[in-house]
Amino acid sequence: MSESGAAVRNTRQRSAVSALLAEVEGFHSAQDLHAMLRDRGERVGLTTVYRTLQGLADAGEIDVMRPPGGEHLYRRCSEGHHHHLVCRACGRTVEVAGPTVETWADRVAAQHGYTDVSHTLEIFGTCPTCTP
Amino acid sequence: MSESGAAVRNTRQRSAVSALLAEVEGFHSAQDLHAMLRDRGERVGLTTVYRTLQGLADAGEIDVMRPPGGEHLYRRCSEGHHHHLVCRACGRTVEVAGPTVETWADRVAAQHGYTDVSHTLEIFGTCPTCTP
DNA sequence: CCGCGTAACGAGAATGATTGTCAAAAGCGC
DNA sequence: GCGCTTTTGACAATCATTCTCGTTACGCGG
Ligand SMILES: [Zn+2]
Ligand SMILES: [Zn+2]
Ligand SMILES: [Zn+2]
Ligand SMILES: [Zn+2]
Repeated sequence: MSESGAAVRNTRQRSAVSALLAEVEGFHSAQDLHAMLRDRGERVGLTTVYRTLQGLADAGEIDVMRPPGGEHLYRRCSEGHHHHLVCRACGRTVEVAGPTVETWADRVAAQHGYTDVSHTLEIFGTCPTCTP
Repeated sequence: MSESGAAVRNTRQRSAVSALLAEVEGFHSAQDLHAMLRDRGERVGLTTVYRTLQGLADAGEIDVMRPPGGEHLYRRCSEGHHHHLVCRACGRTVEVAGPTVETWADRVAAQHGYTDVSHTLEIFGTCPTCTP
């Protein structure tokens, strides 16, 4: 158990997904990314795309967003805790940090006796480019 | 076109769902509520439960939450904009208002030139009762 | 109190993203 | 190269939600 040999193997498919995530801008769905890989000529199964994205998300290397009424969206983000300001039209995303919000959330939860606190926060709007 | 006769009809099923929502505590899924109605002896189709909940949500009479990796949850809430502090274990919910958060979100969005701003914020934790 | 037109219902089928299956393919340490 | 594992991927399965469409029944005259 614990560590030992090669826990994670280096495969062509994993590299392809990682490389793609490094190049694309904004959030994209698994199916979306799968289609992009196909267009690039990379042959990667849809199941593998899902698995890889899950792995990266679990490892904290990418962020997952669940927009109202849509599929899961994935994006390579900077490290550390942050939130997203997302354009409804084009998906352009700005990472924002809100230390005040974090402490506020924790304090509110504590006041009501809640422990093991986490939170989700997303801001949606129309970016300058998409404003008519 | 426009308005005229009875746009919304008063049915036994709609009343049953509304009444149930008035009595239960916390957030519940459509399937959950459907089962409760069945146990009560009320005969209401699952499709109708979904439709009624959607209608109530659109009318702003109930709140919808989409917890990570689960079904939609519905709850009769108080009026006005607020957020939720939810217990992961039992679903106990506290409504919280965060004026600071609202203004912060709007300000951040404005700083980046985003307009027509909205946001989603939920706090999750383990309530005192569910803490071992 | 009766009939109609229409909104609402509901059983079952359809959808569609995500997950499970499992035999075949391919890393990696030796 | 060898062999042991991990990983892959075509396909089936899951499952909440939505769609279909014939049936029911609300509500407003008459
Ligand atoms: Zn991010
Ligand atoms: Zn609420
Ligand atoms: Zn609890
Ligand atoms: Zn708010």
